[in-house]
Amino acid sequence: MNTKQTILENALQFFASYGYDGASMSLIARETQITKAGIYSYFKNKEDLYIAVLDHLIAFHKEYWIKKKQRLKSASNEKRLKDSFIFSIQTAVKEPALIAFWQMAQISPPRSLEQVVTEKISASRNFLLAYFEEMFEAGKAAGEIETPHSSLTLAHSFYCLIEGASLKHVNANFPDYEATLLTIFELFWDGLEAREADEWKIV
Amino acid sequence: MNTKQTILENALQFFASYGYDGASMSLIARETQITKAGIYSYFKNKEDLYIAVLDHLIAFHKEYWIKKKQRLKSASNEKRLKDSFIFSIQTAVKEPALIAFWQMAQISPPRSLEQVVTEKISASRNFLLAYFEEMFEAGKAAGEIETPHSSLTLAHSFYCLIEGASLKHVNANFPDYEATLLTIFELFWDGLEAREADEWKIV
Amino acid sequence: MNTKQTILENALQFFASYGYDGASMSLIARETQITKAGIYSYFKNKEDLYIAVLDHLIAFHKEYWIKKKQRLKSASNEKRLKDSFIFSIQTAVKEPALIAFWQMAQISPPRSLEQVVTEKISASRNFLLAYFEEMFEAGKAAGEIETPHSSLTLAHSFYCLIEGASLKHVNANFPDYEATLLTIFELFWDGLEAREADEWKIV
Amino acid sequence: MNTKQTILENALQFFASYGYDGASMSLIARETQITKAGIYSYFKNKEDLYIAVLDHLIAFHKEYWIKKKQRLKSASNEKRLKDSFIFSIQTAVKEPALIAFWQMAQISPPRSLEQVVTEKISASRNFLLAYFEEMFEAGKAAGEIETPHSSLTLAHSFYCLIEGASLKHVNANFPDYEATLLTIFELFWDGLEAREADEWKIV
DNA sequence: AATGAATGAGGCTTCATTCAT
DNA sequence: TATGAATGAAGCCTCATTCAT
Repeated sequence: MNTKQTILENALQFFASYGYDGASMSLIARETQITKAGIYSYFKNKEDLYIAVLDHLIAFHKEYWIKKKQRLKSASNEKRLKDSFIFSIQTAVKEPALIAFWQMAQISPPRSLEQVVTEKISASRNFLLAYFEEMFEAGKAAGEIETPHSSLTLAHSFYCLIEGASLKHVNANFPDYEATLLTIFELFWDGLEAREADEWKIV
Repeated sequence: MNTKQTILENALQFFASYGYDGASMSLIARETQITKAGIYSYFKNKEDLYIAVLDHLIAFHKEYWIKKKQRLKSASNEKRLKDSFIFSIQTAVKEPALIAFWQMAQISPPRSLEQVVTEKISASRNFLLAYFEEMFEAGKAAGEIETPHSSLTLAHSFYCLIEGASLKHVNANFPDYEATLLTIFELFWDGLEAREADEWKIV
Repeated sequence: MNTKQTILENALQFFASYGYDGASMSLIARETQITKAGIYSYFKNKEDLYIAVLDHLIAFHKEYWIKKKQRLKSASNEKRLKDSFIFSIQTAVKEPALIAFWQMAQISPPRSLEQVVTEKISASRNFLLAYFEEMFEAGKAAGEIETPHSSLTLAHSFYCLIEGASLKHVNANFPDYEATLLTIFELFWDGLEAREADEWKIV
Repeated sequence: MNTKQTILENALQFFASYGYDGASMSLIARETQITKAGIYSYFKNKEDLYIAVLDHLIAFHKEYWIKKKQRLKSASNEKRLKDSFIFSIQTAVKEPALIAFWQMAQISPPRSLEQVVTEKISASRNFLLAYFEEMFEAGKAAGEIETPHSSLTLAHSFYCLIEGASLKHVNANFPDYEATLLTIFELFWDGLEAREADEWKIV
């Protein structure tokens, strides 16, 4: 029905599966049941199409998180964090292509769009980090969380946990993944209590 | 003499940065200071080159982990796990291309090699998972770890933690990443203690 | 509009002159005043183009022979055979490339198409042989031909005669070739009378 | 043992099967169990190799016919012609590649060697034609043959018959080919008797 | 909005050939 | 005599893109 939307969806799938260069306009066109030339009625060129997909994805997520924030305004911070975690995993389950596209965009963005893509992703990540940081800060203020780590550090850790867990689902079908993923969160949460900083060095 | 090695290294870099389709033989050849045709003295075709890179990578890791296992045979399990975690992060720091290539291979393997690549990766993952599981099992036996979760589940969680943390470094240069990464491990470790299983559902 | 036709004609010429491998797509494209890529709007690939040429040729011939059969339904069998012979030679004179292509297709078909080509040619040959056999049979029934040889054997002989004579024209410009070719037919026809089978052995 | 000879034989096979352009040096080398570069120890280049094969073939045949001529000096002309026919067919049976190569060389000689090849073949053909003509002339003188056709015309016809019959064997495996081929010769020979020249026209 | 035909650039691969060994 | 590595040219094909319709 809505051709543009269909193109976007198919483009997302193929960019996710085959990478920017591996996903040819022909392929996307064929799947959309339109001609290659037809795509150019909607998008100036391949780069334009890619950016459109990316923007779509970012907008969709941003909107979601904003609504979430509103709705859970008064919930406990544990609940809010747990909720964030679960939503992310659910996305990985229901729309693995979203995660794949997102990761691909970070690891190997289209050569010619490297800068633009990196900036957009960075902005989106910062938006989410800020939301997480806020929750941790609130959690500390409310006494829910006791830890010597800064809220920013915790936000980064949490973000990383989410990405790792999402990927885990996309990459590997392992047995009993629900248990595993929830285990991750639990361990994380349970670890959120005072403890002396360690002195290990990575480099 | 070591032209082959040089080709492999450059191929790894470009496959990691641009994806399989984005990394052209010309590019790899130019970087190696050889002609495109020259590459074909060493590798039957692009797929062959890709598989060679992948095999190289897998062999290198496998060898590392086996040595590690030998050397740390008598260390505490916390130390052994911590060590595994740190080594992975160090790899991400020193050779981000390895991680990038590895992730790309999972998320979007070359279309024509999908099955082969998936199998190789799966085998490699299982090898590591077994190693981790063994450590958790030993940790429980030694009383270091108290948790209702199965060792396999813990292994999966740990593996996921490592991949997440590695990617985190590759994708984003964030401030004070050492602290963040170690925080993740700490929280994980501290959480390893008895607690009632939760009843959340993801789907 | 008739670009496809032009491609087919040029392809026939070049396949005939240079063989499948010697006839490059560039060459065919240049002659057709189109880009190499342009050919791919009409033919999937080189093999496809080759097969199209072959099919065209076969279809053209089949159609011709069928019409001929209709038109000469009531003529004497000598006339019908003479006519077949002359038509074949005329083709060799007017369109030597047809004969060249046809022979090449039999002697050294494209490596990758060996089976398909052989089958198509075989079918076409059998069609013609059946037509010839029919004429010889009719000739015998009508008392025009007296010979101990089977009609099938005669058909094969006649077919062979025609191919030999056609090639003769294509390969060598010899003096007074009309006389020579007709001599061949005459000798053949005059020989069609009773005679005891010979006992020579070839191998 | 004799590497050069082996190369020549394999080259003949592949030139015959795949044509000049289709037969790559790699292919010939591989079959000879030598390196591509190794061939260049014996032949200056591909053209040189091709010409060597052709010369070899021509010399072999010439030698054969000269010997034959000597040996059958006193036989009847029917026997001598029959013998020539049978030898040719036997060659087609035992060494189809020779015939294939020979036809290919006529129909589509290597582009760059067109002139040289054509001249060599022409010379070889003329040599044989002269031999045939001589036999027909002698046959007439001896009263074995009665026909209004010139000996040269008969020689051409006979040559054509032989090529047609040889090809027939190479191209198509048909049932009872011995009978067919001999039928051809018989019909030809039986036709060699006086008869009024016909007035058909080919063009 | 959508198409079919066409294009120039570039991708992967093979080719004939050379050269140092 | 023979090799392995290397090369420049060329071959087939696909790509992103355009344009007239």
